[in-house]
Amino acid sequence: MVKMKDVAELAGVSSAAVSRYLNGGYISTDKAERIKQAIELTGYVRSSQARALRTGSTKLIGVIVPKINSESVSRITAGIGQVLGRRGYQMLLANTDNAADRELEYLDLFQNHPVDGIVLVATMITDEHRRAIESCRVPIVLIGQNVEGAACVYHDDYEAAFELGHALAGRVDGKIAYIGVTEEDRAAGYDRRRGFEAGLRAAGNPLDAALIRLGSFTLDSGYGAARELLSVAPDVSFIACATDTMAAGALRAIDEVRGVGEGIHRVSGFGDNAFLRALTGGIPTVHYGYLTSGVEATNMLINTLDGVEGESGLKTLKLGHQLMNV
Amino acid sequence: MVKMKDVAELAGVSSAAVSRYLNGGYISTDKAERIKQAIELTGYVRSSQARALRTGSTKLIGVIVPKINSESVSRITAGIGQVLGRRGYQMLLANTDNAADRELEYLDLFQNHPVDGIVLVATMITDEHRRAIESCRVPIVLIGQNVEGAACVYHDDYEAAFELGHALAGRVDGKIAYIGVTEEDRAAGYDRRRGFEAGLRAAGNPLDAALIRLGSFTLDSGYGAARELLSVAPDVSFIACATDTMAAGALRAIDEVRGVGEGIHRVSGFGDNAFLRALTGGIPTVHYGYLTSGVEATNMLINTLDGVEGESGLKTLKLGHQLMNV
DNA sequence: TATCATGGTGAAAGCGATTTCAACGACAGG
DNA sequence: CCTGTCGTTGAAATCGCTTTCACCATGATA
Repeated sequence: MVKMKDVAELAGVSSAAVSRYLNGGYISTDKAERIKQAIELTGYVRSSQARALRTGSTKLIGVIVPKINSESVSRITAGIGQVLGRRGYQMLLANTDNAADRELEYLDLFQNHPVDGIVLVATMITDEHRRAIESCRVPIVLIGQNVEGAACVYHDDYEAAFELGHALAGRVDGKIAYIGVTEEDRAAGYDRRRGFEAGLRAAGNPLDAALIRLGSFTLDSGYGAARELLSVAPDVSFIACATDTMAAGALRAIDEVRGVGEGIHRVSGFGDNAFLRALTGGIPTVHYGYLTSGVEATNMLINTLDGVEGESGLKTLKLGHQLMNV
Repeated sequence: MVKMKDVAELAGVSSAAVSRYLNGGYISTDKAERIKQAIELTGYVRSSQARALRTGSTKLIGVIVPKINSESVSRITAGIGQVLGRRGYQMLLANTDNAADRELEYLDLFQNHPVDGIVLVATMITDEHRRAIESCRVPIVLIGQNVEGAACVYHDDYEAAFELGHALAGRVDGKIAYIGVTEEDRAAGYDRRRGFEAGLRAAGNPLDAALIRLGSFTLDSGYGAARELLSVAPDVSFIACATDTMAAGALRAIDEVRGVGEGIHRVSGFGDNAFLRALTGGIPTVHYGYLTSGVEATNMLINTLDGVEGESGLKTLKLGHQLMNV
């Protein structure tokens, strides 16, 4: 492994000069030229480990996600990766598989360890999370939840759900049911349900609390909840879901119970899933710019890390949404 | 930042002793006890950067994927992450966005840089790739393609496609068309098309070369190719696709042209996508254990890194598949 | 002429671990 | 009593880089 000293000797300079050359310090043009050639000749590439040890910066960003194999998260991750690559950082990915404790674990691991900053794709935010985030020694940006005192990039789920509920209330005749997710997920659980309820109520068609079920983000859980709903309350005519994935499950349930094709205009979701859009022609749903949220969050983080001028640094950013097919 | 020396002083030993304690070297039980307490008291955690510099090992695995926001890849990634977490490694994720040159770039970056091993979720394998893989100074495992001389975990796309083609030939009456992907992707492009053709031929219903189109993995490309096929050859009665995602697009095209519901039994794919399964009741497709391939590849890699006894190390592993809905 | 910036430079001091090495006390065998 | 072995130990070297610091020309300024 060729090291800096070798390059320096070959170029007839000190290793300090080589380091300066690499990092843009004082260096005369002729020495710069000699160093450049020596580097090309030897194929030298500097050890990021030694550099990291010395400078304390690793050019690594820790990314914590609840589940990588989901459409929304993988799009967010794609956005994060785009920016990271463009700006000279790399992504250390931690998948918690929806276990909140593993989230904390990674938060810990990353802090004491090799990352310069953290992007947390958040689901549940407990007090413990808040504490961990606050005491984090590297900058951290949250995606998907709006947490007081932390830098966040999020969508206004309450507002979106309100609009969706309000719009649907007029078009649906008959009973509306709702399949949500755990309210520990403030945005997708609490805000969406509350917003949806408020929207329906505002339109004069309030949601019957007896027709609310809880899913777990998966297609199967949507299917199961919908089957149960349809058997308990056969007169339900519309099932709103907290995610498109669960809506797909509900769709399947309706088709099974009432015949293929019946479900299509009987469910709504969140997320504007591409498969669902193509295969059904489009259910009512909310389009979020997932990729954008990854991009924005990461830019924000790296701006503060690199000390970019004119950027106000870590802040809270609310992104817009779009109602689809209503 | 509390360092090893601090712990050593507090425990009244040398830092060498602390290091030995941490790494399981000679240490008397009473000193071990004192060190243990000192560590707990100070909350010491060792700098992985210093450790990496000294030992040359970072406990980081580079994972190169063509596109993170796709069902198959994100499942593979989930599998990789599972094993990595369990075995004390972390994942450095590089998303190439389907650009082969960025793949090589990362291969380079990772080699000279901080990873102990590499998992490459492969699409196109050029000669340059082969060279890069061969000259790689850290162990590397490929997923998804079978490349001579490299450790691979893959599915037999030819065989699967053959079986699918053979099975379909009997059930479909009328003309069969095929929407493939670039043959630079040996497995998904070349093998699947060849296998499918061979399967049809073996069943006495050969594929008409004029009814072959090329997509680009996306739903929209499947849609576009199918629309074009249907207008050029209106008598086509079945469209086989190289991926479920493109099949979803084709389905939409058929529904548009021939009316909703018509498409469902008129397309096939590869990958057994969950949405497609739920929303259509299941098109003919091939189920691959994507998560499993991530798991197997990563275990193989880490076995060699950690020198696990009784493991033969890097090798080629062919995983099974399963025909669905035929 | 004396003084001062200013652009360049290399020696050397770290960064925080691991690991070699020589040495030590204790104890067994000859 | 001497020697060898064994389990332990800490000093010190090392990993490869960055960065401070003192210092040197050189040309401008007073």
